[in-house]
Amino acid sequence: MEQFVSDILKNHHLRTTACRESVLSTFQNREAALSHGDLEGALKSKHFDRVTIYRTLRTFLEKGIIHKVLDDEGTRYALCKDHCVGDDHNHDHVHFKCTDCGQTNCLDNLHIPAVKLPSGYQAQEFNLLVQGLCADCSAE
Amino acid sequence: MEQFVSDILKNHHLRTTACRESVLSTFQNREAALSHGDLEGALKSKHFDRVTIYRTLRTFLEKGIIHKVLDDEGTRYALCKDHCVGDDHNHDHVHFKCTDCGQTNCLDNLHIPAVKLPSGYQAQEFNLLVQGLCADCSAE
DNA sequence: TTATGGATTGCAACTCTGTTGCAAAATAAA
DNA sequence: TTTATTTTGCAACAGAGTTGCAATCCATAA
Repeated sequence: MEQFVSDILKNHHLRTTACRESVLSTFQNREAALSHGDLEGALKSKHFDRVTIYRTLRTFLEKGIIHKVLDDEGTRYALCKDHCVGDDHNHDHVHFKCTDCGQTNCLDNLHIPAVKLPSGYQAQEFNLLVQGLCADCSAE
Repeated sequence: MEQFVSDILKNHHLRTTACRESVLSTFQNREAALSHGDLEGALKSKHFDRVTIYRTLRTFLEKGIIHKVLDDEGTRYALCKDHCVGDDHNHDHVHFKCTDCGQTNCLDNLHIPAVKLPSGYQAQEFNLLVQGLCADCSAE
């Protein structure tokens, strides 16, 4: 697992550092989208500087390792899938946010159906946020 | 026009005040989604307090007069349409953000096609953000 | 028309999120 | 092991958004 994390960093021509490894494996170990605050909390025993975590997120974003998850409150990030690496980005994100437990997850298997835009509009990227109850919370 | 603005406030059981009238007519006069900063700039000659504008936005949000617009940078708001008033909310928003001029607009006539969620998931609200070039910017 | 009670505003102070500059430390490659 | 380059931590800052409270304003009823 750790090996895998450092491989991802090498593949993106990034130096392996303690903070980058920790942030990356936190994303791997949790399935939900994470905010800066989530990471700060999860890694507080490691005593990384706030700024270092912010810069790590920016670097991962630039390299296409993570992507922003659109949300109506705060900024969150999630791992990009393999088919999304490098310049061949997948600009088609569907996320589900549970209004009960607050978790936001990528729904990777879903595809956004085509939307016919007014004439003259050129679409580059689609982001769909579905809010409601997740399987766990609706079961109660 | 001013009459219309005060009617909207009355219909939502809100007192008509200078700030609320100004904020509401600013939304009416511009078609694009507005941030708190946009409003502060547009109304700076009126010298409303920052906090008052924040509270006005929150009140309008609670009453269903405006809604949040999904965005990857900052928070913006737009007027709800008539069919969206009160409890009978329209939870189906499509917005287009131009990556060139930065404007975000509601595409009210568009409808989000059905997305089949994993079993157990219950959807309550759909927000689609399409990014690309608007008609004006793609014409150049 | 005026008095009055509840809603709204302005101010000050604060928290939270995110950024920038720079010197010190750490990484990768020779 | 040395060295060039990148990354980190610190301090300081900027912007977004919130809270408490006294003063003011609005709508209603007299």
